[in-house]
Amino acid sequence: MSSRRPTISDVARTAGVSPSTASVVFSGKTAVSEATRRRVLDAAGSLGYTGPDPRAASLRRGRSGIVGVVFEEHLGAAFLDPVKTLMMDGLSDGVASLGAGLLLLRDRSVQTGSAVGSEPTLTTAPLDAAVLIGCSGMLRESLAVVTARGIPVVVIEGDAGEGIPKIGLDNREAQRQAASHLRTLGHERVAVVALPVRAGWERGWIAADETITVDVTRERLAGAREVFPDAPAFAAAGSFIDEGLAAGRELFARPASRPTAVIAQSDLLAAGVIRAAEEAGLRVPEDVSVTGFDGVVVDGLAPYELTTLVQPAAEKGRAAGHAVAAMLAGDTAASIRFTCVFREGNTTGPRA
Amino acid sequence: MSSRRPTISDVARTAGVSPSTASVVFSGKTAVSEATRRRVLDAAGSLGYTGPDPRAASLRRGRSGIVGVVFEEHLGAAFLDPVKTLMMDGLSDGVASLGAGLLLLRDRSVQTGSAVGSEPTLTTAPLDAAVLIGCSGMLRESLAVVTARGIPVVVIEGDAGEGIPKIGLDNREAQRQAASHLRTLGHERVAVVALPVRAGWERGWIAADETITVDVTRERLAGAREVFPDAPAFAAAGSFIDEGLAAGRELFARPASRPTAVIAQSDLLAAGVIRAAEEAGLRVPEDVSVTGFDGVVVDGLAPYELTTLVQPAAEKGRAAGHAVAAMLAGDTAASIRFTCVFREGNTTGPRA
DNA sequence: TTGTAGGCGTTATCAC
DNA sequence: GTGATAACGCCTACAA
Repeated sequence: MSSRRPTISDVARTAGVSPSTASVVFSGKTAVSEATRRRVLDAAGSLGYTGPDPRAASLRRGRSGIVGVVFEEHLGAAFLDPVKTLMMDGLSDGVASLGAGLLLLRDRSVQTGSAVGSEPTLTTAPLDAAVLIGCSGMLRESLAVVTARGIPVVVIEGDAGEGIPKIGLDNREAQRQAASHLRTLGHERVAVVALPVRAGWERGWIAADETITVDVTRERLAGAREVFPDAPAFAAAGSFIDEGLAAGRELFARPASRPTAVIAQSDLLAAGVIRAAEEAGLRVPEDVSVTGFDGVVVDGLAPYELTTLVQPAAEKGRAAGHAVAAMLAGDTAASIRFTCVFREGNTTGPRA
Repeated sequence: MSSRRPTISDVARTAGVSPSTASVVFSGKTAVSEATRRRVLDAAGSLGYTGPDPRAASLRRGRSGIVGVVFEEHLGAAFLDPVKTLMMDGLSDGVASLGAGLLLLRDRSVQTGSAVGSEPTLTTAPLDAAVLIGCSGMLRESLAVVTARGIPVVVIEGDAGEGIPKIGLDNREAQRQAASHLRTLGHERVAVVALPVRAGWERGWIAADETITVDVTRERLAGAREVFPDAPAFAAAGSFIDEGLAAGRELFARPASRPTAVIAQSDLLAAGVIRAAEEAGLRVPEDVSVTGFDGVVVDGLAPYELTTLVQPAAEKGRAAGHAVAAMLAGDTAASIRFTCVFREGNTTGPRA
C-alpha cells in the first residue's frame, strides 16, 4: 500500500542495483547481463512498476514523441472533410516511422471566448514538431508561436515563408485545366464557387481578390481567372455540401445572369451546386456544367460522377510526416508540390 | 547566440527577480506587482523566452494535458468511419472543458511488424487519461497497460469490467427492434451481416457465436437472434460499403437459400448489401429488405433511405469526455448507456 | 509581495 | 557490465 507509484529508483533498490542500471534495462541502450536484467524485471513486477514515467523521460530526453496537428477549425469539422481525413491517414503513416503520435490541436485564434489559459495549445503542449494544416491568415499567428518555441514545423497547403517546408498542390495550374476544359466546351458565362476567403468568413461574393488570405482559395481562383478573367466568385463558409447548395441558389437566382458553368473549388461544394441546380430545375450537364476539386467520394451524388481534379491527399500527409521526421533528425526537409490529375466525369458538357 | 534555449531562471536573473517570482508571473497563481510583472515579461521578450517548457511543467505538475484516444485499427480506417468521426467530434468537445488535447493512438496489439519499441503507445505516451474505442479483445490488453499505469480510463462500446466507466448503447435491444420490425413484415428467412468478430478478422460465416470477442458484434447479433434464433450470420472484416457488398454477394449467391431480409450491423454494411442486391437483380425492398445500424449519412445511397437504428454518436464522445474530466477531478464517473432510435426508411417492406 | 530550497523521475556521461 | 553524479526546467511549500 505505498502512497505513491514506484519509481525506477525503488525498483533499482529492490533489485539491488543502481538506478542507472535499472534505467538501462528498460531503455535497452546498453548491454546488461541476463541475470541483472531478470532481477530488475522481477523487482519491477513485484512492485507494480510499469516502466519509466514518460513525463520525466521526455524532460530528460528533450523529446516527447508527440507531433501536433493544427487545425484551423473545430475538430469535428476537420473530421467531416474527406480531404483532411485522407491527409490525416497519410500523416499518421508518415510519423509512425518516427515513433510519434499525433496530437490534435485547434488554432489559437479560434479559441475565442474560452477560459483564459485553460486550453492546451500550441503554446503549452509538449510537442516535438508541428504540422499546420489547411491554413490561411491564422497561419501567421500559429506559425509565430511555433517558431518562437523553436519547434520544427511543416505546412500543408499554405505559405509559411522562408525555410519552412511546405507540402502543397499545383492548385492554380490544376484549376486552370478545369477552366480550359469548360472553355473548350464552349462556356463563356462561368461562375466560381470558392472556399472560404479567410478564417471566420461568412459566405458571400468576393469583391476584391486581394482580400483573400487563404492560399488555396486564392490560387484556385487565379487559375480559373486565367481562362475566365471576369468570372464572378462566390465564397462559401466552408467545404460542405450545404454551403455549395447555398452558393448555388445564389448563382441560379436570377435566370438572366445565370452561368452556364460553375467551377467549384471542392467536390463537396460542387455536389451542393448540383443540388441547387436540380432545385432550380436545371439539368446537369445539359443546362449547367459543374466541376469540382479533390477527387473524393461524395455523399449521395449517385447518378453523377464529378468532373474534377484528383489530388493525392494521403500522399500529402505522408510527405508531411516524412518532412517532420527529417527535421527532427537534423536534416533539412524540402518543400513538395504535388500534381493534381484532371478527371472528366459526367457533370460537364457542351454549352446549351 | 546562446547555445541553448533560455529557461525561466535566465529570465528571472535578467529581470532581477527570483525564479519563483518569474514562474508565478507565467502561471498567474499568485498576485505579482505590476512593476515586477513588466520587468519579467520584458526580460522574457528580450531573451526570446516563450513560456515554461511543457515537459518540465508536466513532470512537476504530474499532468500533461493529454488524453489518449486508442483505436484498434489503422487511424485512417477510424477516420473513414462516420460513427467514429462523430464520436471524435463529441469527444473533443468533452475534453475541451478539461483543457486537454487528444492524442491519437493505435492499439498495441495492432502494431505487428513494426520496429520493436519504436512506437509511442499507451505504454510510453504522457497521458493523463485514456479513452478506449470500439473495442474488443484488444481491449483487455490495452486496458491492462493503462490500468497498470494507473491512468484513468473510459471505454466506449466495450466491456471493461469492474470500476471502469463505459459509454455504450442498448445494442441488443435496439437490434431486436429492427428484427421485430422485419418479422412483423412477414420475413422468416433472415440473414445477418455482422461487424468483425475479433481484431484482424477476415470476412466469413460465423460458426459459433461464442467465438465473438467484439462486444458490439455479439450484442447486436444476440438482439437479432432473439427474434430469428437460426439466422445465419456472415461477418465482414470492417464497417465498409465494400465489405457489405462482399457479404451481400455471398448471401445472394445461391437463389435457393437466399434470405428475404438482411440485418446489417452498420449502415455502411447495409449500403453494400443493397448494392449486392441490385447487382443480383434483386429489388430493395420488394425482393429483399435491408436494415442498417447507426443512422449516419451514407455515400451514394441516393434513392434509398435506410431503415436503421439511429445512435447518438457525438453524444457518446461527449459523455466520454465528461467522464474523463470527472475522474481527473477525483470524482467517480458513472457508466452511461445511450438509447438508439428506430427509424423506418424505404429499404424494408413486406415479404415478397 | 518576493525569495529560498528541494524535489518531480529519469537518463547521459563518464569512470570503474 | 555497473554505478555515482549531475542535470533536464519547473513549481510550490514555506519562510521572510
